[in-house]
Amino acid sequence: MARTPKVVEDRREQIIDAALHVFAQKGFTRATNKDIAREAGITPGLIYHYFDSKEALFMEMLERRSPISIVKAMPAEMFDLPAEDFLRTLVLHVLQLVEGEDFLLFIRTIAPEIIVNPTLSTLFRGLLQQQVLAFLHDFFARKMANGELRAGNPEIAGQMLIGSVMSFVMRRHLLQDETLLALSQQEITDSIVDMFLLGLKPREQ
Amino acid sequence: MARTPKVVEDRREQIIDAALHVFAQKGFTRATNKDIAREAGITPGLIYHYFDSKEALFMEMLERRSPISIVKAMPAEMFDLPAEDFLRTLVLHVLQLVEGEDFLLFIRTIAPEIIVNPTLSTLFRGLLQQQVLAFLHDFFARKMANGELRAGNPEIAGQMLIGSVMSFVMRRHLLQDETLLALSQQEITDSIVDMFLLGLKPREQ
Amino acid sequence: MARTPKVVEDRREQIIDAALHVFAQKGFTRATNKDIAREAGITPGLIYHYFDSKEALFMEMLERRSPISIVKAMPAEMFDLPAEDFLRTLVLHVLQLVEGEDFLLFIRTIAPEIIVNPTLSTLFRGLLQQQVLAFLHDFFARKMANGELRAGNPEIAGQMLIGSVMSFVMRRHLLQDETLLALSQQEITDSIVDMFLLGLKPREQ
Amino acid sequence: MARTPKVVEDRREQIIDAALHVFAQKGFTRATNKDIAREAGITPGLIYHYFDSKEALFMEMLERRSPISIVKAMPAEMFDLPAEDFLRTLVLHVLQLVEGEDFLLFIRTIAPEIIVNPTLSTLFRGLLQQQVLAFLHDFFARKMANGELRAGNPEIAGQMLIGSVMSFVMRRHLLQDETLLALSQQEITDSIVDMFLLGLKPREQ
DNA sequence: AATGAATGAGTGTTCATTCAT
DNA sequence: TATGAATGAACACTCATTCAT
Repeated sequence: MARTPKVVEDRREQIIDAALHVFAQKGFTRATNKDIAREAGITPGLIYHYFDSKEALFMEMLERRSPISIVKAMPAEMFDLPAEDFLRTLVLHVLQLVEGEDFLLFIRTIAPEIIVNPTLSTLFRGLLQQQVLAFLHDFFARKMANGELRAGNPEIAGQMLIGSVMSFVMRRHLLQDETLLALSQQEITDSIVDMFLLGLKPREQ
Repeated sequence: MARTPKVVEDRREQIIDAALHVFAQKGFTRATNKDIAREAGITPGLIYHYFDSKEALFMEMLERRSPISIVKAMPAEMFDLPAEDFLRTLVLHVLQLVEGEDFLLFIRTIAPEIIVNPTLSTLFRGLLQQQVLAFLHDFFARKMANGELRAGNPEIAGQMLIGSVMSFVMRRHLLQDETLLALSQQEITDSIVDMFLLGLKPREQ
Repeated sequence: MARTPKVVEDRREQIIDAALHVFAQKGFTRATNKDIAREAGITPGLIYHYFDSKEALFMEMLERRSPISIVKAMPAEMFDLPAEDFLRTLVLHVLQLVEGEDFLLFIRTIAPEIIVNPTLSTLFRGLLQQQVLAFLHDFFARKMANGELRAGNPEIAGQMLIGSVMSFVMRRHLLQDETLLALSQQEITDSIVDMFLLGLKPREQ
Repeated sequence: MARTPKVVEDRREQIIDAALHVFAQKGFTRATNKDIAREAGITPGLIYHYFDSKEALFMEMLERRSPISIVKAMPAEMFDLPAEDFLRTLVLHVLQLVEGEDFLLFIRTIAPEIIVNPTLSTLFRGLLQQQVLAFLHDFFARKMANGELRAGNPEIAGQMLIGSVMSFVMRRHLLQDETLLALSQQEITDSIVDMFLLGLKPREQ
């Protein structure tokens, strides 16, 4: 019944939001508490009323804004779709999610840190393996087993699919490559899926 | 009488080398001039005898250590190889180059900065487009034209090839993913090329 | 209708008590209002409902917890006791008082501040002179006059007596010296009084 | 032959000196690096060129300015002096040393911290026991054994002697008690030694 | 060419104090 | 009375940069 007071949650959320934006723009080290406070419309001291340190704020932001449920949200029935439909739906879905503003901010924030921070790197690797790749592995393994897809290494298939999608996203949004930004998500999806399917689909004579 | 420029170049090189290592490990902001000086076996003040600032050192390091010639080194005759041979050779070659110590250091150094630094991002985008993708585009376009490869968008094909290769490299070396590190470069090459070829090759019968 | 002053006094007292404990443990500067509030089971803001500032709280604590009446409590009849009985009673009495928990807390609180705070130092000096030393001076002067004690400087005698007692207390409780803590108050009393009465030189019959 | 460069030692010494004065006046917590830098005529940042932290500076200051050799400097022959001569010489000597400017500064610096800092308290207790009291204990034990002094507890005798001397010093210099400041060191010495040797009880023939 | 002492601007952080509720 | 969110002025500390030597 009693909940954490609304206002407190709002302020925390507000600071976390500000942090997300500033970190995404400047990176963790270059972002100052002053920056974050300005973005949140408060004074730097107040950050410490809600968080133990700049790092604690960063970590809490990761937890609260982490889109762990990328693939989880996929309904189980999808597994039974024909491989082509499934992939097309999945890739488009992922593209939409990943290219959403929130997710891009998150990527910009976490990516530079992952490279430098072993803790984060371990954490992220686990997430990738257990949440994303495991799901794709299941799918590919199943479809390869029932003959819908050409037999092969389902692990590597998943890795390449994700890699291809992410390489588009990175070039589009980290490098701001206008050549690629000109493409619609549907076009990208089709290109990727075509490439993958024609390679994975068993040969008809 | 005048000091040989050789010595000067050596000292510069030595500092740049040290910077490369320290930046790769700590990132630009967290790396201090003291760190770099220690790594180079000199004192921090001396850095300013050779470079205008920490940032200037960083930029100069990028120029001097930039492996712009990734694909340039490819002999022109390769274009005439059968598509499969060409791709296999290319991917393996790129993997060997990219996973070399120097190149990995370079990636670790530049990657986090690209995300945050628009100048760098522009620079890198240009490099990617003009040096790497243009080359692949040429190849795919030619092979598609002469029927060796299924007709399609040569631009996107190149992008996906590079994306797939780089996604392997990143997971292996930025995330230190041991599952992937267990694979040999040859295995990775084969997986990638198989996937691409079977999808791109025109169907016989 | 009007709140009973009783409650107010209780709250004040409660805060002062908390302050005494926290100041004794951390010293004035290191002790934070948050510490004091936590110890008192209230919030920091409330302190300012009862006291003007942290310093005002400190000063009021001194006044309210000051054991000015150390020696005052001594019944006047004691003056007529034989010197030896008087001293033995006095020293033991003082030891018991001074080594009581409250007094020790007070010492720990005030001692470091006296050294640094001229106002406090003046205040404390006056207290010592007028309350404690004056009393001892009276006693020694009287006993020296009537021949019970060897003629000498009664002022200095008082000073040395107090100094000796306090040096025991300090080593026992500020330095936590276990060698001295092993002694009972009675043993300490006897040692001090014997020394003062007899001196170290052997008494020839 | 080669020594630590003169100038470095000077700067360190100069900072330590400044710290000694500022700490003595304000106490460790209230003294700011800015204060110390101003006193030393440098900028606060420079402190960190020579010391790891404010606390490290404090500790190093203690080591460098610690008058551990209070009693050690006493020549061994003194042991053979008659007890009275020895005591008179010793007390006067100690008074002179302890009431020297350097020593007083040191006391003002360390005293408030000892009360609050367990590490310091332990350290100081050891110093007191092993350097000062052990020496006095030896002396009193020897003289009691050979009958020059009345048999008694040599440990407590030493403690009381030091306590008496220090109580004078504290009242004179921490409380700035002008009544006592009017006395010369010789007068204080005589009072103390007389009291210890003769006691207060009249000596009957 | 090379040192490293020195600076000053800026960083994260703390905390007494205020005040709307 | 009582809370605790909020502030602002400090604080210890870091570090790129300068410069006399």
